[in-house]
Amino acid sequence: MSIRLVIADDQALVRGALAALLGLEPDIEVVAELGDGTGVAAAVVEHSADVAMLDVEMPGLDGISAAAAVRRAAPSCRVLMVTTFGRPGYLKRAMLAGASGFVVKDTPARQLAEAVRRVHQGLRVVDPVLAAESLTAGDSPLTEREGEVLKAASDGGTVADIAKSAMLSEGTVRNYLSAAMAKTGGRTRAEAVRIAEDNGWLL
Amino acid sequence: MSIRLVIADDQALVRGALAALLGLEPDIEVVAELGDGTGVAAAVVEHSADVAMLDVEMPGLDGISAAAAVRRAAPSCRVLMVTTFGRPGYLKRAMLAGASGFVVKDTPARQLAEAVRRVHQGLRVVDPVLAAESLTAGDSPLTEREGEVLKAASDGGTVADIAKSAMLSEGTVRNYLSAAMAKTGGRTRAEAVRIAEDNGWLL
DNA sequence: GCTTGCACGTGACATTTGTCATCCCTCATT
DNA sequence: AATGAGGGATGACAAATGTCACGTGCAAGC
Repeated sequence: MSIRLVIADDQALVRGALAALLGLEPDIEVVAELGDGTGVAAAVVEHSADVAMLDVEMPGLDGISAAAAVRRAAPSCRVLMVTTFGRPGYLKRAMLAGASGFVVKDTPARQLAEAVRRVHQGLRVVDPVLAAESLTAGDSPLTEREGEVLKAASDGGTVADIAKSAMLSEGTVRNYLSAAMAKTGGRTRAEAVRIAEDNGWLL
Repeated sequence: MSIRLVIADDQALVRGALAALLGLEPDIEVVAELGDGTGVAAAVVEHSADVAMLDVEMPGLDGISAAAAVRRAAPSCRVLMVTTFGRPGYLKRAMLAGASGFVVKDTPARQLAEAVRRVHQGLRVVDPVLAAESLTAGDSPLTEREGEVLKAASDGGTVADIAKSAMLSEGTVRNYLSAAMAKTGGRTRAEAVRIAEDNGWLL
């Protein structure tokens, strides 16, 4: 019996390519394709899927939250995360959210299919390059609030905006931003945002 | 005789998908695949390609510069730009750089193949959605220097950094940033950067 | 029980930004 | 010849930002 696979990726071309390539495998059947994370858990339940292949960066519900939702809604369904490169910070968080595997998008199709089979068998699959990066780059040095504030700062709003959206005093916001800048090594708020984004510390 | 096609896109999976899908067409032959813009012109010449399919956003040489390079090196080779959505600002610049067509990545494979054929025949192909967006969003309101300065600001450096990299006085940099913020409608430098990036005014 | 780390806050302070007015120079248009 | 737009610059000023010191309370760990 073939592996029932759900694919979610916001880029239609990538999604289509994944579906086409993996659909060619005799033991894999693509039962649903989604463009964002919101409907993934429902789709998994509806089609009683065995494996969900999720992009990390998606509009609406992000891949990691979607992974958690899938695990809650259908504990028997394994989750395989795919991402575009780098961003080692996502790895650990994805694993904590219940993902069984984590691979980068530009691995050859054969290996992607193999990864799907592995997670379906209950094994864990982690791209070795990504794992190494994850070890050297390590976890996010930011505390939860620091991360929240930095994320709120990432679209370019003022301290007042951030304070309102995070329900904090402006002074506190400035303190957190200052701490985030110190920990990331950025000399400005924008630089700190960029560094944190590049390392997958923001999501 | 089949159309000789060169494909350049930094995402391996997309590149592979494009090559696979278009390679299936009987009248199209994919003669080279590149991961960045630097070698495109050389590859076009080497394989005497008829059409080059270029992503706009690539590391190294960007798609628009690569398009110009191709036109210079092989005037008989048509250029078809592909992009990920939105960013209407790129359209006009791509056309000025000598591109014959501009389509978004998530158009169906059939239409992509058709677009390749059309540009090969010397016709122009422009995604209608993109064209409409381009008309409403219009050109970049930024002057050349304003764009340069904003681009230099886009990685989060201080005014002093920007001034050094652009060989301008700090006051002038602040003036340009101020003008850019006024024209984009951003309330901070970072917001202006974001808006300009979203509209494809920076590249 | 004591220390440590984090969340949250205040207030003061030096710097950095963003804004504006006002120059100069050049080049294209009229 | 005059006008206007853009590139470049200066200086002054208000507002925002970044830094620090110093508080409080709470929870976890030794």
